[in-house]
Amino acid sequence: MIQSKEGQEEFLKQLGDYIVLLRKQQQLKQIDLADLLDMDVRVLRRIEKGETNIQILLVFQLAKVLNVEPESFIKLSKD
Amino acid sequence: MIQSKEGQEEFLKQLGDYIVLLRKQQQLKQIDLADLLDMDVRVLRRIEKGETNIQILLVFQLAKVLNVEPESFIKLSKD
DNA sequence: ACAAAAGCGGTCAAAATTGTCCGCAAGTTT
DNA sequence: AAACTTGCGGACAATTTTGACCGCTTTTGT
Repeated sequence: MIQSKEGQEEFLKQLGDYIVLLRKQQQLKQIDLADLLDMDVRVLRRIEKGETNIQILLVFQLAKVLNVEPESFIKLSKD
Repeated sequence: MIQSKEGQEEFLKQLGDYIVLLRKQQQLKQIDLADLLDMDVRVLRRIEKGETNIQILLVFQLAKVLNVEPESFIKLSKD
């Protein structure tokens, strides 16, 4: 096994929480951010809840729209 | 649009090339790396070719097995 | 030249993410 | 209380990734 499944699920949760934080800092509603990403709001909700193992290109899109470096998402895996 | 589709495809190619480089540095065959990742070798080949938009947890697995920081994969998006 | 090893890719099925419908719950405003 | 806003999630289809079969090319070694 590469890594515990729990640790992986935990990362997705932290990623979701971080996205929520950034979104609120920019005073965006879920629907606003979803529109910026040209994505359905239902998908964004699942990501914010840490329910989906998102694809890497989507990480870049999120970072760009939320005005953070993509690395900042990755660094979440270290606490 | 968030980013050009070409730029995104280009990143996946660079990511694949980087994985090939790291794999060869460690003198691993495709099948060896695939086994370490508990993944079918066909999937690894598609990744090395930049043909798939891999999921983020897989990025962590690759980084761990190849002994690099996950950020090093992300930084590829900046040349 | 021959054999073995390594890489390659078509094809199909399984599993996951993403896209889109719908209505419901909680909180705010008037 | 009623209307409105925001967030939530079930359900299903569409798309993509992942998993596993197969044989074919290229490279390496003898």
